[in-house]
Amino acid sequence: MDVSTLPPPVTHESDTCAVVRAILARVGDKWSILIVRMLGDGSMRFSELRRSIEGISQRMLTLTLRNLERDGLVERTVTPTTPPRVDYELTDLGRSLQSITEAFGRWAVTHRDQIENARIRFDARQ
Amino acid sequence: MDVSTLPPPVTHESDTCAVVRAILARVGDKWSILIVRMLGDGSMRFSELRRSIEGISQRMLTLTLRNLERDGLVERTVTPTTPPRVDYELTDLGRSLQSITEAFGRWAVTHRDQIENARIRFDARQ
DNA sequence: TGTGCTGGTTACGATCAGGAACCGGAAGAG
DNA sequence: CTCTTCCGGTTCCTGATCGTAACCAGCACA
Repeated sequence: MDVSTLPPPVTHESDTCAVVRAILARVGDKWSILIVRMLGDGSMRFSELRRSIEGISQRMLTLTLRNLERDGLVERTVTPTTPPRVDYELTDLGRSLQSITEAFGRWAVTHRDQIENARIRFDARQ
Repeated sequence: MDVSTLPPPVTHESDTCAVVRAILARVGDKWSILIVRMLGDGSMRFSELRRSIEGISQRMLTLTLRNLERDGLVERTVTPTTPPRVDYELTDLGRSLQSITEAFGRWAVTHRDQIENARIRFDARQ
């Protein structure tokens, strides 16, 4: 996710479809929503995030945080101590997304069994 | 040094984390949310969907619909006429996701300018 | 002297999303 | 009887994205 190779800016057509697509391209990747959810409880250090998001690699955490920062959803604060300390927290814009990620998390937990069962049934039918 | 001294505590957070990741892997792709939003207004034919979701290829529409069907979010109905007619509509499970996709759509439309501006500012800073 | 923690970056390979083009059947158009 | 169109879907191939592993600099601690 090199910043210089990111997709082109959103056009100014008022097509909801296109807007949703553009935002999804930013926030619909593998880790963004998870990070936003994590930061919902308050600011966190880099390594704290790394430990609490199971399975994320250092590289992907860096890249995803950089993108979220670029999009104004997350703020990065460096404290030049030794060892250095870098904190990330949601901006107002990031917090405005929280209710959605919360809702999504609740939906996921509530319906995961139904999805799992549907998948098993579908695969059995083939 | 003994490395095994820090067992990753299986908290409620990390559980939710795994579930969210699993559901995101299904529904967080480029087109699923858009299709669910489209079908929110009622059942639609394949080609109807293709025309109304700007930019989707036939292949991705087929694949995404197949996955949504597999996960029990969408129901597929074939009417063997000539030309064949295939209708797709949301299941109850699919409809339960609607409020979230609606909210996401609204959020995307409302905040896209803020994201766009943040991105421009960030890029200018580099 | 060397090992660990901090927050990264770089190199590289595998995987998989996604677009272009194609398919086969039927019904018009001419 | 060809030529095109519409239908839903599939095959092929490229290039973006993700992940692993290694490396970096600065400082503390032993």
